Amino acid sequence: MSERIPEVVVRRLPIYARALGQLEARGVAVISSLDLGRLLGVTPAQIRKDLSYFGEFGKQGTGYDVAHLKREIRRILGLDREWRMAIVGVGRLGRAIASYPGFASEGFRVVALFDNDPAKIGTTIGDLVVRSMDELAKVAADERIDIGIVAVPADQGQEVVDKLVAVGVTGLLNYAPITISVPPHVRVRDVDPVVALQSMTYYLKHSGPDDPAS
Amino acid sequence: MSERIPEVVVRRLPIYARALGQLEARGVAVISSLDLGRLLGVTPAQIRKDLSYFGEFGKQGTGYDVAHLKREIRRILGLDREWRMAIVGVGRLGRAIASYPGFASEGFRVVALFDNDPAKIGTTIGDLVVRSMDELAKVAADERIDIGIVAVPADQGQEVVDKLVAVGVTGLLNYAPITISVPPHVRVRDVDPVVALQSMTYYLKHSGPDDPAS
DNA sequence: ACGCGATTGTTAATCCTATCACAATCGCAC
DNA sequence: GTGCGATTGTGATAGGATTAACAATCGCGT
Ligand SMILES: NC(=O)c1ccc[n+]([C@@H]2O[C@H](COP(=O)([O-])OP(=O)(O)OC[C@H]3O[C@@H](n4cnc5c(N)ncnc54)[C@H](O)[C@@H]3O)[C@@H](O)[C@H]2O)c1
Ligand SMILES: NC(=O)c1ccc[n+]([C@@H]2O[C@H](COP(=O)([O-])OP(=O)(O)OC[C@H]3O[C@@H](n4cnc5c(N)ncnc54)[C@H](O)[C@@H]3O)[C@@H](O)[C@H]2O)c1
Repeated sequence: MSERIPEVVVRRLPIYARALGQLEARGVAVISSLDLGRLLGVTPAQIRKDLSYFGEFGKQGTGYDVAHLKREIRRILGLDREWRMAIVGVGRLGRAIASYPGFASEGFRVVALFDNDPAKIGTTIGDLVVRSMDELAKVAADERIDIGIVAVPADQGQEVVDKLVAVGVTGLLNYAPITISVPPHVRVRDVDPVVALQSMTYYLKHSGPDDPAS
Repeated sequence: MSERIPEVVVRRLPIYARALGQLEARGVAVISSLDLGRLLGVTPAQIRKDLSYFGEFGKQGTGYDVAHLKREIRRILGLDREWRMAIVGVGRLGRAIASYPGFASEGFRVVALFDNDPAKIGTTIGDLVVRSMDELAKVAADERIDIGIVAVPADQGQEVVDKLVAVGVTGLLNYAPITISVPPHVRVRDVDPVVALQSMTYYLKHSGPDDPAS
């Protein structure tokens, strides 16, 4: 342990944690890397190697304690605390996100909403008031904001990103269909179903309409 | 060219195409791998190598014709035609997707909606009628369905996936927070903002509240 | 208390991906 | 028309990531 951790490994941990949670809910107490691998479509060696970067969590001859491993992975990822998020852009998408229960239930709390449309500023969504972009610095100082969610049109995305970074936000979840540019200490995750589809079609196209091979 | 194409390369092509589209809209006619790389945060060598798998698209000393390269990449990806999609699960998310203009404008057309809730079956969303799951096979035979969108609760996800695969759908866009299992000829893309956030927190946690380094 | 089947943690080998570096060649200036 | 700065396409190289393989060791049954 305590080497440098490859980013691919970190990206797989939430998948492991999620599967362990579902196993836990089904009453499974212990699981081997072989079975977990089958469930997730990865090799057991990969699971063991990934976990070995962080410590020893299993028992030889037995496997992993589901509840314990899940808790450990969540701790490693920093999911044993609350993360505070602000949404910028309260249009159709922004509003949907603001009231999506899937974030809060995983410890991601939306604590502020911003927009630059005077018609929207001052309105409430759930129990939050939509604020002006002018208030961004002030609100960021009062409420701690860990993560900014970008939900504005593409041509406004970079500008909004710059403003969020300027007030100290170091994590961004970007829904706009653009590649945003940030200083090296800021982390970005993109959510773009269209881009996902656009790489899938390459393979759909190359296996003909009725070609089960490959 | 005509080697086996690494999947990572295919996944980058839509990003290139998207950036080229935005450059085109801004009136840029020609761009070098150096400048495109700067824009996207990748090395120019990577862009050139990626493209070299598919042919020669640039001019030495000059760079790439923006409009031409975009068209070529889109052709490679199979984006020079329409793709037909069916949404399964017309709840909050499914309804939002059904009326999201970002799919249609990129050639991804939603052609059918399915749900298993009698209260929803028969209602209309936009110009589509919500159909019963019993009609899935029939509709798939009539309308061609290239891609299935999974927008049902997690515990129903695998079941819905199996039904879609059974009627011949070979591409899936999965919004449910589960790892789905499919035969090898079926392609899957997951859209899960929570999983994205959960790997980001690892890095947010490890660079302290006021640590600009790394 | 001992042996055995199971399964981990880890080292070594393989495979894959990204970068480097440069010959080939383009357009333009003069 | 020649020379020069710019930029591509690619073979070689370095750097990562995945898989294979096995010694270490656990729990259980007797
Ligand atoms: N990734 C996805 O799954 C997904 C899905 C839908 C939409 N989108 C994208 O999300 C973005 C928003 O989509 P939408 O349908 O909600 O659009 P929308 O037009 O309904 O909403 C955009 C909102 O942003 C606000 N806004 C505009 N410029 C702003 C600025 N500079 N500062 C603050 N607020 C600003 C507008 O007032 C508006 O309320 C778009 O980029 C769209 O492409 C992504
Ligand atoms: N990835 C994302 O960005 C994102 C965002 C929001 C929700 N989600 C996920 O999408 C899914 C749907 O979320 P939602 O908020 O729309 O839930 P919802 O309960 O509002 O809608 C689910 C719909 O699926 C239908 N359904 C249930 N079982 C079905 C079955 N077996 N066959 C056909 N239809 C069935 C229900 O009748 C309902 O209409 C959930 O898994 C949720 O976690 C993902």
